[in-house]
Amino acid sequence: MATIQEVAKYAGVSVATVSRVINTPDKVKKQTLFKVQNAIRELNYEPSVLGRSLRTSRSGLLLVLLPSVSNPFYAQIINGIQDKAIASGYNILLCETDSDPDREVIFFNMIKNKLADGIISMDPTVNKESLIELSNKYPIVQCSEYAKDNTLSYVTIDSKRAAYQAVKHLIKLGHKKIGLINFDKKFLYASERYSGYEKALKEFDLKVKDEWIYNTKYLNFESGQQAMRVLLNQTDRPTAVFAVSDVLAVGALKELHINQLKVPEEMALFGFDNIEISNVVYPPLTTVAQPMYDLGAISAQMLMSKIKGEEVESRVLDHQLIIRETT
Amino acid sequence: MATIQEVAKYAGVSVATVSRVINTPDKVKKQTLFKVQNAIRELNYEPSVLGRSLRTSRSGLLLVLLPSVSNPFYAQIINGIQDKAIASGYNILLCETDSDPDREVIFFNMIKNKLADGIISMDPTVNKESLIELSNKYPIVQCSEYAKDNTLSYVTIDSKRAAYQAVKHLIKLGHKKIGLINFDKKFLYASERYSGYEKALKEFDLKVKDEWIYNTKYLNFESGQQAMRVLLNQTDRPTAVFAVSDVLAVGALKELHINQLKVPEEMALFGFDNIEISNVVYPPLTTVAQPMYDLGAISAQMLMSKIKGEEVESRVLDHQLIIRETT
DNA sequence: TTATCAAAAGTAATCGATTACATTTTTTTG
DNA sequence: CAAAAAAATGTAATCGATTACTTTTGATAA
Repeated sequence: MATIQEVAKYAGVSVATVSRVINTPDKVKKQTLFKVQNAIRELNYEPSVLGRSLRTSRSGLLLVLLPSVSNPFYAQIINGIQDKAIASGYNILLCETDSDPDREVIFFNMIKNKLADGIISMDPTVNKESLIELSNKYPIVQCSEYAKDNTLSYVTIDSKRAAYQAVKHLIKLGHKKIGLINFDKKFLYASERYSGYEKALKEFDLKVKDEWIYNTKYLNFESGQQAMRVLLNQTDRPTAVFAVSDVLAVGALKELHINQLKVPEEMALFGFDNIEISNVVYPPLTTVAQPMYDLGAISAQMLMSKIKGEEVESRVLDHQLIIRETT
Repeated sequence: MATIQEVAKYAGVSVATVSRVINTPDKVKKQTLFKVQNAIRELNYEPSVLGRSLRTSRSGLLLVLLPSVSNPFYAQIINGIQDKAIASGYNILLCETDSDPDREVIFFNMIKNKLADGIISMDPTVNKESLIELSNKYPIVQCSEYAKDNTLSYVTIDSKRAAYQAVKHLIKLGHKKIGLINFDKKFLYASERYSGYEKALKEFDLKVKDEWIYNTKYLNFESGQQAMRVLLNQTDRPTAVFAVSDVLAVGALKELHINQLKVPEEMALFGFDNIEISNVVYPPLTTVAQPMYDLGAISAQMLMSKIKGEEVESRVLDHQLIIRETT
């Protein structure tokens, strides 16, 4: 790669002039402009992001932290982020953290080092204090997962209410024995969806039986399947199950197929997220639709506002129950 | 963030000494070492990646270019890459390109600018010449998708042979009318799998009917479903379909459910990739297993060897037919 | 005590850009 | 046409690190 000095030499001007041609072309005489642009073309020059951002503290890069790329839930959020970011001249870099705080630190350092201009985090909040501290100095927006604090910005949905509505829907259908397939409670959504589940049951005087609740360790089909297997093995088994994620629900559905149970007649199933696959499995899964694209798009816009130094307000977006054929 | 100068001042030494404490601690006197380390701790100092890589041309970052994060196929490859990269002190950044050459250029520039040390590309090769040129200057490894050239490195499978075997399997089961759901031919795997399909049919004197071949525009469930819809609408419809990707196959399977066709009795279906979901749908999908984790892991190791300046040799890994219940 | 030499620390150039300020060139104006 | 003002360009400091080279310190030996 040619450097700015080489271009300057080739064009017979100073580096400052070359820099001006790139950043403020109207400040240089047409004749010079042409000469320099020609040199740039000839030498195939591209400004070094490294040199530039060392000086300007601007990289044009946004970091997106996510626990795992394998969950299709994130794919659509990323689309939303990407569209808005690109439209504003930013590029995004996806950082898979496996929800490991050590790995997260590496990416946090990228923003401290000005390698990135802002962060959208979908990671669970392990250490609220350090997140607040970081957020005071650098533009950070939480998406989907969040820690509530008036200095922290987030875009999310009301998980508790959504879960409450889902379980209430099952109750209205006549179910009295409702199981729960949940995920690691370090994720806020997991504990909130639990609360919603609990609230609905209590409201209708149904008991919350520990045996009907299974917390998975991983978020994949396999875990959902295993959870359903455990639930089915009870002597007094539930007649309906609410899974806090479609991925788990789809796994659970597979176990129902294996056991040749009719869905929803012998076992009803309610998922969460409305990922693409929920409508492809058979029978199509009843679920809670999160506005994933908007979650991403709004996070991105919020982040870019923050980068500009504007004040932003956290948002709780609407969800929607999608009643299909598993209930 | 504190800078190296601040640490130097605080510790009462020169910046060079601070740098030595970080990079070659055995070259500084114990007493000084302690003093500086203390200053580093007190000021919470972390070296700036920006300043450092401007000087050393080393960032510790690997770029992974992929067309789209929503295809679960990539998720497992990424796991393989990530494990090996982390083990060697590298971090990876995922770059979604939407197979758009303009977007790709942005990420290629990151390596030219020394923001990254190497690239693993899973993008289709749009411009072979410029890829070769880039690859001569910078460490680049192609994974899964590739352009064949002795200066370019790749890790992949033999798509043509795999497709050939899959279709042959269908033929052995007695199928004479075999359809193909393919993807955009700009992807090498799409055209190779087509060749394999063609070869198998010709070998058994079966005709290749254009009406039985559908090329989808996108790689998602919806497209697979639509493809199957078109195939089913023929007066003389195929009795078996080979889809070049599980994502398409799963979409196709949904259409079969809608039309209440028995699988595999009334329509057999063969997928490709063995992504997690292929074993979760009902009935479980017969497919070709790619060694995705290994594809990623080997690509990463190959890339890191290249970065060290070592010679590497391209690899073609083994695939495997996974016969489940849709054939 | 002093010469010799290794170890430790410092000085300053460098990577590739941007930009405040200084200087030169061009245009405007009385 | 000279002076003033505006426009164009150049000079050099700067961002935050590394490192070749130089200088200082201190240990060892004669």
